[in-house]
Amino acid sequence: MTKNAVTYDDVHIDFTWEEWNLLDQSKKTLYKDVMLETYRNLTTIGYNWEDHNIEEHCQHSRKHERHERSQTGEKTSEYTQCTTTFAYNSHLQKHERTHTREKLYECNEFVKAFGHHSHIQMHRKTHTGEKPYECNQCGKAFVYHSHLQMHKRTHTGEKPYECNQCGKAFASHSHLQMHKRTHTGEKPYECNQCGKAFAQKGNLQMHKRTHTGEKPYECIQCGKAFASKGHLQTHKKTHTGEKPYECNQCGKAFASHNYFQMHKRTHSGEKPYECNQSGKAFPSPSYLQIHKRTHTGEKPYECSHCGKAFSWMCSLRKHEKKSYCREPL
DNA sequence: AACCTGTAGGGAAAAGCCCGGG
DNA sequence: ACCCGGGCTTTTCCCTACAGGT
Repeated sequence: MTKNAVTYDDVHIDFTWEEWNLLDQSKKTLYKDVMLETYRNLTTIGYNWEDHNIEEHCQHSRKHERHERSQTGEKTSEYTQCTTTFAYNSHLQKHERTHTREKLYECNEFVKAFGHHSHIQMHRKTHTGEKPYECNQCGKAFVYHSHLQMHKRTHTGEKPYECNQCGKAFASHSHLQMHKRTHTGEKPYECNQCGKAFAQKGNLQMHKRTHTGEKPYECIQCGKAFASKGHLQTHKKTHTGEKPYECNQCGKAFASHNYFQMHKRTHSGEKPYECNQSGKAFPSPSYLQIHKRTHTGEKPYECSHCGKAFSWMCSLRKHEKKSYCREPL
């Protein structure tokens, strides 16, 4: 693979004189380490260096003109996408990466990279496993105290953000904002194939799979594929025989939470779905839908040989099994 | 024909958590 | 070094469709 030549300026981070002086010796050493690491990593994967003496650059001597600009607060660089202004081109470049998603600082594994040098230390903790803030209830540990605080709300049930329309509360502000769309009907994510709109981006992404036929989750036992991980997990239970939902009245167990809810109604006698024609009630909307065919006369199942229609799939199957029906339509 | 049991799939909403900006 | 808010991913739950058995 041919690599373009790179220069020190392509990869280094620019500090003001004041910024550099604010760094203690350990941070200056860290900066130097990171720069050398980047240099070695790029060299390892085949980049050539147009300039040399990276080590010397890393000693970080500052130019007088930069110092002067930091004194006056003069801002000379503007980014055209969001009009934020910056005192230095280097700050502009750093900001631009948040738009372009360019990730300049790569860690040793070349797996994860960063737009901000200040987050390298945080990322390093993910490799060293350093997570000083541990949840005393579940043992889960976090890099930052604030992350632990947020996690703790999953145990305490603390939900400080309340919807002023329905009173429902949420653990985070962003979740409340999302919830509010259920009241406003705001659906900013529209499918460009069928025009259907969704309140959440992830739900649109999932919907798009119904057009593309993409089914990334495959069962390793039978090869059957699913569009969502959750549906694969439910399917897997048909192989393992896992039935986590047990009825405490009859002891019968079920793989699906959905069906378990329905089963419980056979004990309670609850039949919330009522036919408005006959008044007959059913424990699930599925049953009701099929029952309604007895009134409408709807016969959606048609024999591909003789064209005869049936209300019930099983009636069609029985019909097709009979040897006398072999004439094409 | 009608009902019951069970699985699969689409979608809405919420939960968990990561990341960028400050 | 840390907090906050936005947003991405994952999970949960509901509804519908349908297959197969009684």
